[in-house]
Amino acid sequence: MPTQSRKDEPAYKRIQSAIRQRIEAGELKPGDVVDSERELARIHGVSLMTARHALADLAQEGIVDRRHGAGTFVAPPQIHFNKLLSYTEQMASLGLAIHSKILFSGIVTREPEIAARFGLSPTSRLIKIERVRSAGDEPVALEVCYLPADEFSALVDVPLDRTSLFGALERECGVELAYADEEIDATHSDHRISRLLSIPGNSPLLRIRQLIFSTKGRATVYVTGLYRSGRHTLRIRRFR
Amino acid sequence: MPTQSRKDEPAYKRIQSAIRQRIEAGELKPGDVVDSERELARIHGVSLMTARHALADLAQEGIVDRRHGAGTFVAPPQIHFNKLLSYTEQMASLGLAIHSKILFSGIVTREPEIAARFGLSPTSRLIKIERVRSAGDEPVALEVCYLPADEFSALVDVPLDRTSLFGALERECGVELAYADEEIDATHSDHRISRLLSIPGNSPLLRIRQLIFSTKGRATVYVTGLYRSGRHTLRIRRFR
DNA sequence: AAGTGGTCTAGACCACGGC
DNA sequence: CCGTGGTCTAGACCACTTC
Repeated sequence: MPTQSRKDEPAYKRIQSAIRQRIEAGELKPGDVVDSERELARIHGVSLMTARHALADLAQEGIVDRRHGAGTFVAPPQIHFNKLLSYTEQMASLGLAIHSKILFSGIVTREPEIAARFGLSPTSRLIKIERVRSAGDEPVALEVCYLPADEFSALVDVPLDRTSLFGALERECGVELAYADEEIDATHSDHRISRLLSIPGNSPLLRIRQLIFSTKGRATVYVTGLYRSGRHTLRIRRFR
Repeated sequence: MPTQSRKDEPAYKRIQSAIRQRIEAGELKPGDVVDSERELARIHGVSLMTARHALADLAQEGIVDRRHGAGTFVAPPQIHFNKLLSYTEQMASLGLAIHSKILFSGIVTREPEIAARFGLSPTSRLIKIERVRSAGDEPVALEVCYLPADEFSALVDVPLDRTSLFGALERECGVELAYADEEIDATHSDHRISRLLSIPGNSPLLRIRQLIFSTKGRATVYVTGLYRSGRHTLRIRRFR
């Protein structure tokens, strides 16, 4: 008897897919009982250890909860904290109509401090995009983002007032974003920013500087954002 | 032959402990090879599956890296992001001498909005502690924290200018803190705060409001902090 | 080729939960 | 009580890395 099926996908993964599908299809809802190890072993014609592997793995991922002596149950949907979202995604999740006005879009070569964040030489060519972000009718933020020009030349021609930068990066350049390190502090507006955001001079602003890394661990985008106070509060979760 | 040793600790956990100890003792350093499944099975007198369980579990925790065909290696030390730290811990990690001045410490009963955050009735008794936090000689923050008075009456007598609140909670009350949900925005100082923090009027401030939960999922402490800009930048990591 | 982790079998006994 | 997950055995073959 073959120890493994001819398919190159391992048995335990096939079992996991089957369970995942039933959950995604709505056939199994949070709290519902999932087939036990023994049932899965019988149904899929595998040994107990294999069925167990499938379930233990899913439990580790948080897809199911296992309770000794009771059974395996569909876990409540996962809530992601500290999730990296584009401005577009954030506003969409709040159900707000958004709009961006591009103030500048082009190549700059004399931003040594920014270049250093990418680990590039001081006079490297960088794409710079400066945008006023609005939600509803109100301007809420001024965002400036930089990318290494040599890697992402494809982006210069993309109309960023219509499409999301995150989306364009993943679509046009095949870059998948993984995480961002952010520095957050408070500052105040100067004349230019007050005018752009339609706020009084010397208003408090939330400043967020983020360096976004790709799945390959490469620094890919640097963004500084100035957000109107009162219109924007950051929510995060910290763990002990 | 007994399928399990007489000890109530499972074999795979004993193997894990042995490996952990060797790492903590410095006998194994990051990058070093860990005993293979077969070696562990032989050494500890268990089957391959059990040795495997021990290693797979450690890999899941990020203690070791496993590379197919190559071996199991000690992983580089884990870096915690978005870690919940007390003010005391934060400053200690920066190597700064700290000091706190207590402005108020006592019981309040008319803070319905705070009480609501704990899921308590509007006139519940709350411990309130208001402190100016300094690093070096400079005041950097005004912090106000609240706790349900009935649960934490033991804390009223603790000298919080000398000991950390986190520490006192865990020591005196047996409460273990798990995570905090934070809201961060920008605001500006009024006369009182400017005086307390020795800053000009109308200076930008970073405001952090955190609701801290215990390991049992119970809202335990509510803290609002106002931080001088320039002296305090928040660092977090977000994930896609 | 030798050694490693990855998958898998066909059973076993134990500890726990709910009826 | 029965069914559940938790631990464990003593092997097996495969896929991969290193030499």
